[in-house]
Amino acid sequence: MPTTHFNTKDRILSAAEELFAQHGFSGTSLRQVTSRADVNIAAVNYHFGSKENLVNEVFRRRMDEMSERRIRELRSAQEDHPGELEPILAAFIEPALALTLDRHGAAFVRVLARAYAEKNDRLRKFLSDNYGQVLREFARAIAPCLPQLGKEELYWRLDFVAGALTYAMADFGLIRRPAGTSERSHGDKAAEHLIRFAASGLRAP
Amino acid sequence: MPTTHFNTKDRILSAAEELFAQHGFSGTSLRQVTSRADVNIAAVNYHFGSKENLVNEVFRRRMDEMSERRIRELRSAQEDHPGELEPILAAFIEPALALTLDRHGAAFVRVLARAYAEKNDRLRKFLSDNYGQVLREFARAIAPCLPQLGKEELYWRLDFVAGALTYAMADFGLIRRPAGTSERSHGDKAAEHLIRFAASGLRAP
DNA sequence: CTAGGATTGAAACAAGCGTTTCAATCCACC
DNA sequence: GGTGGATTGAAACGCTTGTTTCAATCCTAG
Repeated sequence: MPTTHFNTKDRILSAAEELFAQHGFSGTSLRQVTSRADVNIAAVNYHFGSKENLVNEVFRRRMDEMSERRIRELRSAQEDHPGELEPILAAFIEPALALTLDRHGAAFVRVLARAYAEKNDRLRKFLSDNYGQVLREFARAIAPCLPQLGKEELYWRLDFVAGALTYAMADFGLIRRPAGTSERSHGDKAAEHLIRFAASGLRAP
Repeated sequence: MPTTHFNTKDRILSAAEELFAQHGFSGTSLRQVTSRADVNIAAVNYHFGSKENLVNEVFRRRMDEMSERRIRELRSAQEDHPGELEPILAAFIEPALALTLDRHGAAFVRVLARAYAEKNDRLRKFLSDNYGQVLREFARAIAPCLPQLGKEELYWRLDFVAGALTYAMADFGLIRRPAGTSERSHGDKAAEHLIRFAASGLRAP
């Protein structure tokens, strides 16, 4: 009963994740999902109840893990390097970019970016209810590192960081990529560059 | 024949823009569009040929104007303040955020954010073909302001700026907004904050 | 004023959608 | 080894989708 990737439920989740990443939520039909998962269409409504609930579960599966990792690394950053900004940023950024390293994670990252772009209120509420707390915790941790910043200014800048991260994760960008860089080093470099960029941006006068 | 907002074609474009922003491309049906535009459904295929082409035209109408404005402001920034970074950033950022000030522009901004999240290759190709040149021009303009930066590092950081801008424009963000701020001042502040954040991030050691 | 292309309206098209139904099958447990 | 709930398969449900059709109407050019 635990998580094998070979039972019907997980196969549906993985197939949905990849297709949502490629074609969006409403752009993906349940028949595409069940066909890729090699599963009968009735299985979706049997295991998940509805398409909307399937979307939520696709999120939950990855977000829970990522949130736990972020919080864990935040705690140890605060313990090992109290008052330092970069380790906190690393705790926020690296678990996200780590996702991009495996195939399914990379798909999820695009799903996540897509979710931000959705004005779908039910989905936004689901995300805010379940994971807004994590963001607020990071805001509280970062604030003391930037005592010169007002609360409003801090929130602005954190949103910019979140935007840059989302963008980098999903590998948008119409300019970049001379190609040739490997997967692993790409993710590592992204984290490294982003932390430096974000730290400097947050410290702007 | 020029642009009144009252002919069928423009009414369709405006209605489509708003609905695409709210529900995405595949999440919006042509019947929703024609119903909001108060127009017969056949008019879409008569004036645009297909739904996909309608999507492209929604982009073209706004992007052409925004691109022109960006280039124009870039030229005068280079003339009036040669070698300075901030005016170049302003030339890139302000025309984008200016869009958010009027109702239709704000809708388009969400459409744009959504387009980035789409892995829809045909749409991405359309955008890259038509507007990639603008981004490349800004990259060329910014490079001399940051001579210590390698080409790769510069591209990384420009992508981060683009991500922050997209995110800010679309007003994502699960944290922000204590509410109470007006529309106009919100856009101005966003530009101001983003330019400072981006300049500092780009100059990171 | 009228002829003729441009535009619109109402209806229908096949195809695909999410969901439901119910019988067939699986599989653990007594 | 059979019984009963959990799971699957095949088919159909009603509905919406993008697109097409063709007659009715508009509107300009002669």
